[in-house]
Amino acid sequence: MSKPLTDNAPTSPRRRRSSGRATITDVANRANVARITVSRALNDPGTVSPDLRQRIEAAVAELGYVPNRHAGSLASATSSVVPLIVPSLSNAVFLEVIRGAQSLLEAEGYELLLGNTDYDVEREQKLMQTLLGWSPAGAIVSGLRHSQGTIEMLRRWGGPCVEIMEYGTPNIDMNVGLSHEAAGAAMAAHFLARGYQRVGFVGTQLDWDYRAAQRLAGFEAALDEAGVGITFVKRLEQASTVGLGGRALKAVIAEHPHAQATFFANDDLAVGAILEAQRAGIRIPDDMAIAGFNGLNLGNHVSPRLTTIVSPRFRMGRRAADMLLARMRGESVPQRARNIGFRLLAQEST
Amino acid sequence: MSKPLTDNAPTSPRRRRSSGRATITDVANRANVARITVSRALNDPGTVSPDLRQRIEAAVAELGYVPNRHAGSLASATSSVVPLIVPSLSNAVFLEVIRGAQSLLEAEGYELLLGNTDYDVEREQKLMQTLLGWSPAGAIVSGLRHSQGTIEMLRRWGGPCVEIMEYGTPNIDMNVGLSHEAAGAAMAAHFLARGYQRVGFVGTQLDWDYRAAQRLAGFEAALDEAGVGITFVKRLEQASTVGLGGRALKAVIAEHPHAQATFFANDDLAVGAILEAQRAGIRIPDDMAIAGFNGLNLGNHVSPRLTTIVSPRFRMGRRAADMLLARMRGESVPQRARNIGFRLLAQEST
DNA sequence: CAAAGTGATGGTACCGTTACCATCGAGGTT
DNA sequence: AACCTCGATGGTAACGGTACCATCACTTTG
Repeated sequence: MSKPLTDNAPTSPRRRRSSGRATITDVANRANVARITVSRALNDPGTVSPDLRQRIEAAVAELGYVPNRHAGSLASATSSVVPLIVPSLSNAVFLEVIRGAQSLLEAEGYELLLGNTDYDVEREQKLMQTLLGWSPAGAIVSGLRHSQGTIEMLRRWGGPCVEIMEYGTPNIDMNVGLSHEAAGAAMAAHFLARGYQRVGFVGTQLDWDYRAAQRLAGFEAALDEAGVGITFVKRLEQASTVGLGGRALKAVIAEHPHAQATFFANDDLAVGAILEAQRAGIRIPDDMAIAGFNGLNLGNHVSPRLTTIVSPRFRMGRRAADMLLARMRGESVPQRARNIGFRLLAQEST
Repeated sequence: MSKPLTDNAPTSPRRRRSSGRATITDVANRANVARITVSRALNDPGTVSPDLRQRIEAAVAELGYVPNRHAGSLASATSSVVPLIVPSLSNAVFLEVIRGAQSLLEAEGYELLLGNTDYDVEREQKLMQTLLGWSPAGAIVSGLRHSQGTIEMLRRWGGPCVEIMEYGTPNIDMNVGLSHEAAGAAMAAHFLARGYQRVGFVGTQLDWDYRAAQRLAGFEAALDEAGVGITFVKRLEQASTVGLGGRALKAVIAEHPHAQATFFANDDLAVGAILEAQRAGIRIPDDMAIAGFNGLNLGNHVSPRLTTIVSPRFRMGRRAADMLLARMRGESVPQRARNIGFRLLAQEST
């Protein structure tokens, strides 16, 4: 009464539940070497003699062998995936960050796992927890504000991690970004240099998009310091679009007839304002000066061309990937926080 | 003293190379159940009694247990990653496709693995081969044109796969997209209905961006069929930008002074043309009618508003994810190819 | 009342790869 | 010549889960 193997098919020890794909063992048998040698030939070709390497490569090609990354990652306790977590995919800004990170990571053989939090820190924590289950090689997260749980989780994890978008002391490991307060202050200085004294700010969803709020804070603080003060702040709750920027401009002009200049939280709004001004016969910058933030290409093609702050989004993504790669290679990263800066592009709209 | 479980004493003769994280065994010991019961409690809670489930959940929380996805995927020969391969990340169009797919996949517990081919079929094949190493749950690829190797590889793989962006017979499994030839023909019909007889096309990088070339083909064929013929085709080799669209408009007007209407390959170019016309005093649509393709929001905020063809990008990404999910759940997908259509938005620029 | 479900739980053998060590021969060193 | 180093190759045991039974207490059924 042990196992009913007695009168069954003599050669049916057990079912198989393999994936059906060729495995490293198949390659090893075909090339007549040990499995471990195949592994080495693929991961560290220099340590295998040319003769064997060639036989192995031939076997790989003949069998169409593709290594099972799960098995490899399980055995080595690391993988080649790198999560990149952004707060929004509605915004073209993050696309360039993604592209920057992807351009470098893909070239180095890493895979980008894309996560979206929709500006929700709880969701971020959940997402990150799931993604840590992939034993990632590193991680890129947006912003410096996370739930305490997220921060602790990432610290316990201990892998290379870059917080991007805003410059500051990293909560976890490394940081690359720009100071949004400094950007706001720079725009204030620019307005004052142009002679505008009655100036204001228009932003959307400032509760979630706290980096826009930081620009406002820096802007307002610089104006206060100059003894000028901010004339108005318009907070909108819809998502930033070109259309909304136009409507906001009309509202601002109606509500603050003496205002001279408006700093919009981003270029989408600012471009919308310029386009609306054209239609409505509002003269820019005479009736109202307009500035934005991001440095989207589009701003250079409206009339007048948009004054804006150019954020190096692509470079930021690429730099983040670069810092991760350095850390993964075991190099030390002396500068744990990098201020990637910004550039105020003064054009005809102010 | 039965088993030296978490005995990390340095005197231990056996080496350990664990990741250091809590494992399912740790949870099982803590909750005093078998490992497999923990696995069930997490993956199929209904089959575990409330009592045990609660103990297990408590143990999970106390230990901060996160399942190792590699181990799970290796054992079950499937994973929850879904590669999405796009030809370009420079283009905001693909962002919305990504967002559409991501919105559904993430909600269902799948992870999006982003790949970029830069319109290179060889690179696509290599990328796909790597990604298949992750035993993906499904795959989304762009376009219907792939290398033969890619097609065979994906067929051999046999998992659910959707080819997106253009409508047609799937090479591999499923398809969702729109007919770019029909879109081109629709624009031709629109031009003719507006009374334009001398019309042309401006496109960039048509060798790679073959879907734009398809729009041209459909446009040209419809004009031929109407006995009108195409007046000019301008092929540019730079990437499409707003600035380039403006320059192209000036060139077209100089080279074809009697032309009445231009179909630009995409909205970036067309918007650039409209903005340039404003600056240069070119009257639209009187001096030149202008149309684009994509239906970017921006086109509604330039003056005159852009006539364009709206492609349902977000819906396309989401639909692709939906088809994958149906297939993964084992449901049959009766309609293997779906024409998601487009909408010609006739505004004041034509 | 025995036989046959049924539902909850456990035991064991994998999944496919790599880490760690052992082995073995060639060439260099003392 | 004996010893040592080193480079190439191989053997074995994990890595951390899940699939596939087996088991066992209870019900349901004929």
